[in-house]
Amino acid sequence: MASGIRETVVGIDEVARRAGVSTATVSRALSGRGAVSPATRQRVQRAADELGYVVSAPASALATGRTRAIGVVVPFLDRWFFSTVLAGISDALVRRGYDITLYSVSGERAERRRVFDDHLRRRRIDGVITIALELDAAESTLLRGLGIPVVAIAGPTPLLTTLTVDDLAVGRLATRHLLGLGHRRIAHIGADATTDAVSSVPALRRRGFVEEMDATGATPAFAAGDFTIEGGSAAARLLLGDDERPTAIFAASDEMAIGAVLAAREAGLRVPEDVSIIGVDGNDLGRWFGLTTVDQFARGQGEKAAEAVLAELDGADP
Amino acid sequence: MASGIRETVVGIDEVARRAGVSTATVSRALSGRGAVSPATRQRVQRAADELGYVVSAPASALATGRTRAIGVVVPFLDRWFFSTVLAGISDALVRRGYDITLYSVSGERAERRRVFDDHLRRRRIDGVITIALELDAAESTLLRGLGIPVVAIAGPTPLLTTLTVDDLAVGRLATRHLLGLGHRRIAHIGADATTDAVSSVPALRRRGFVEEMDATGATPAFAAGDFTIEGGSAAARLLLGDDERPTAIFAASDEMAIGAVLAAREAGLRVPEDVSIIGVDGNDLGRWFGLTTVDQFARGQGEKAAEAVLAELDGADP
DNA sequence: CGCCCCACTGCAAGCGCTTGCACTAACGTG
DNA sequence: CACGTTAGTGCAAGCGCTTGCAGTGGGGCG
Repeated sequence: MASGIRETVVGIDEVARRAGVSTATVSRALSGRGAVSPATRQRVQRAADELGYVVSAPASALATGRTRAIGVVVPFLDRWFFSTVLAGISDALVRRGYDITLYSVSGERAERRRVFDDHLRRRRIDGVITIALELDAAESTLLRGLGIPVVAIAGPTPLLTTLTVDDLAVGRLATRHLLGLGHRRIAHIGADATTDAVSSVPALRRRGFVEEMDATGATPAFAAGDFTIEGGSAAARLLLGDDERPTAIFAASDEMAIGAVLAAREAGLRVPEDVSIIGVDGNDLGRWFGLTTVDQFARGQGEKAAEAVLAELDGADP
Repeated sequence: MASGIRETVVGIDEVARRAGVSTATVSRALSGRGAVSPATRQRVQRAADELGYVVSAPASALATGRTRAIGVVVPFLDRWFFSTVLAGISDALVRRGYDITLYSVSGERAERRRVFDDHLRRRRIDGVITIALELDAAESTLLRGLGIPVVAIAGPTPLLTTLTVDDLAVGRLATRHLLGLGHRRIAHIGADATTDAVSSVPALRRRGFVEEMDATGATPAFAAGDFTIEGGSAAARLLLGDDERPTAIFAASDEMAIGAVLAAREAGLRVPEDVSIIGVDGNDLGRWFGLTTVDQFARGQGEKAAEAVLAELDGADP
């Protein structure tokens, strides 16, 4: 690119003039589609560089129907899992020259609806990735109706291509680990059995726990937590205040597990001597709390999802 | 909106036909620009609703030059400050119907360059917000050459409209707090005096610390940290291993402060009895570590920045 | 040497909206 | 009652690219 500030933004015809060819040829030379002689291609490329020409995304999108942008829908931004997955997605997309458009639906119901009904339907994106989003039927239908690839990460969304770790297995794995350590009174912090959808991530982890405990005949205990440190700590306080307090806790996320560790310490209990605690995520932070965790490779999930969407944009649908 | 999946996406002319008016009128009725009789407006609105019509962003952008999207450039996604600011921005923008396009420049130099030279120049956004980005001259010039509002949050970027807390004052404030507690041997964890730009956020906080200490004649100590828990903990280990160990530590971020707390505990020191620790951010997490912090209202900064950009899109430039 | 094929290019018609300008009525005024 | 306003609409020309189709010239082949 050349000088800095420029009055008018350079357009394709300016490049064409400078290279002595038609705009059609410039378009073909720069996009790599269609035949262009090497010499011409080079001349065009040089002209474009000298002028600092960059294709206008809206114009190109309008003409081709492709925007070179992927939408990412998240319920939270400030939780470890989400920002980490997002980082993974971002990495993978930037590598391919795609932009990422972020839709945060943490807000109220009405705003969430607006995101689905308006924002996502503006033809601004070529594909969608949702992260741990619990979609109702209408939302899920709407996403499919977009006519573009949709990949869900860790979402309990039967109708969509979903990329996720096997949360049932995660639950069993964590539980078996604690059982293997000799624990028999184990508590689970996570899903609220009454409100969480049966196929949601929290519910699956809980079920894995229940199945494993049942199979062993051990004594389970439960407390609901909202996947924050705060929630984990509150739940743990409840559990540890009990006379028959559990000797181990399996929290459905590292953040809750950390909360549990903190609550245990406050109660004067040592971790893991007095109470073992295991979480799920692979959050680096856990290290500091002597936490054991079932790593779910959040960053990798993000990259995989991004690649899946891009792949679908070029063909199949795995 | 009506049924779900639809073969062809509805266009403006379909709405026009259904409402019995021209596309021009539909455009005016829906956008609110130009005069349209109430009756007509209503008819158009109904037709649009029934058909589930949503304006095509690329087409609209091409015709108007406005994209209704703001770009946000961040160096990290998975750190508290960044995701929190981002959440604030997102809130403010969604309220106004704007989309947010995310540019993460954590990657290598070449990718960073590509973001500035290509992605940001695709005419895909109406404004830019940068978060704690240290821009070199070329990048900063380029941003201004975009011809759209640019607001920097916490960036040491003299040439741009910058929104930030007064980091010098933050440094002094935190230091005074510790001095007020009676401490005289105080250490600072943060900027690396040799590598950080003098007007960067870390450097300013450090300078505030130095000035306050000098004025008091107290004994300062320093250790560089990279704003992560890990970095804070490593720095603190260094400081606390000293014979003349400081009785208080001022960390330039809560994450480093937490690291320091953890390191102190590992060393068998109690916080704050044996060593006082103060951070900067307002990270909720700090609560769990008996941390004092200088809250910088990250979320609020994000909202303010978003509003500033939108305001500039409608007029002035504060 | 004549003809067909192919590699390159350019022409021009869109892509789906927005908006300046022209036009039509209905309303007020003097 | 004639005429200037004004509110509402429609026409059609773009916005800045992409791409099907047609044209041109050089090469290869019979």
